[in-house]
Amino acid sequence: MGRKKLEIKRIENKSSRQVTFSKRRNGLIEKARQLSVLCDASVALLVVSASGKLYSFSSGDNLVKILDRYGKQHADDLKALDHQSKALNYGSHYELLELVDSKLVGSNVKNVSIDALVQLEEHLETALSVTRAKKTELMLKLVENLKEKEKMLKEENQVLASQVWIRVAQFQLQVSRSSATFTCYI
Amino acid sequence: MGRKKLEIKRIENKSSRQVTFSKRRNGLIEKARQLSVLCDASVALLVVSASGKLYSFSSGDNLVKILDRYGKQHADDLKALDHQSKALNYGSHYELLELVDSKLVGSNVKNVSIDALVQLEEHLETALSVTRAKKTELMLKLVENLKEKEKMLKEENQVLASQVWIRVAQFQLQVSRSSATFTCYI
DNA sequence: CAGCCTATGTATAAAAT
DNA sequence: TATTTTATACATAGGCT
Repeated sequence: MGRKKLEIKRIENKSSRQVTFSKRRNGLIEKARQLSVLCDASVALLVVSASGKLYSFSSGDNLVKILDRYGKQHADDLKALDHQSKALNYGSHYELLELVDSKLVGSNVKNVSIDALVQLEEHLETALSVTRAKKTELMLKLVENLKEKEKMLKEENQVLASQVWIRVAQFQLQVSRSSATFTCYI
Repeated sequence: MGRKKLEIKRIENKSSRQVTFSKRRNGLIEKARQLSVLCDASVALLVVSASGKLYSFSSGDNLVKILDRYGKQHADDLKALDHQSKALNYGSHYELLELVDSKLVGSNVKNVSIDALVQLEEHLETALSVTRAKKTELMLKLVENLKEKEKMLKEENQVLASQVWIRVAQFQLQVSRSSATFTCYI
């Protein structure tokens, strides 16, 4: 399905292997999605690259409902935190500049009398200390935010880890309940 | 990819839905196999039809191994990061105090000549700016650290979510004890 | 239903960006 | 490295057995 027929065996050239991986992985995930939609089926797909990166798809129904609901709640919380962090990061720049400007309005550096310079110095010092205080406050807020996010992610990790074992128990229960009519085609 | 373009939404006609399911399912499994071979990747795929029939593919048990290794590596990295963060947090306090002290050694505030005061002012300004720079540097490092930790925790979450599926796949493999593709009536 | 046929829509290999 | 482009190989929808 390309300019040339490709034999199905490990691609030796590293860069074309990477390009092919990226394309086929996307294609596979899209196909999995289509199958689940077209045929009303549950599909779960996991791909781990040779370098250890993980990609996955899962049609979220029955089997993963609980996990999904939990995950969405957390995703929302985390998204809100993300938003706050970004506002702190990018907002602070303009906020600080505005503060300095507002303090400098009305001062004229061309006025060279000593009194005027003393006054300007005081203005600038005020602006500087306000700016520093604001900078410190914002950075501390950002750090608090990040620490909270970290805590939530750790909690989520713990819950997910326990879910792994709950799944196994559920699946085994499902199998044992229907063991009377259990058939396995190999 | 057929005589007519097909919209990606549930196929209402039951029999064509069944035919499409069968064809696309096989196609998907073949694509999964090709990806794993061509790009040296680990792939796990699970498909459950609406009627409960189960189909799966897995590129092999090395999948679990890779994920385990991946998980351990990350646990170590996270621990190292934790350590760094703590050092930055609690270490910075003493580091800053030491900096200020070293700059002040030799100055005497009781000496009231103007020249001496000018000199002292310069000393203090130097100490202050160095201190500020160090403070900012350390805070930025802390923020970077926390952000990196956040990224790693997110990745870890992804891996754990996928483990849910891995466990199910493993159990199925145990049941089938045979070829990678099989059918199982529950 | 499973499989074959074939016209047609898609995926993607190679190359360029 | 990911994305876009183009030419080609592949997958598959509808039909038929």
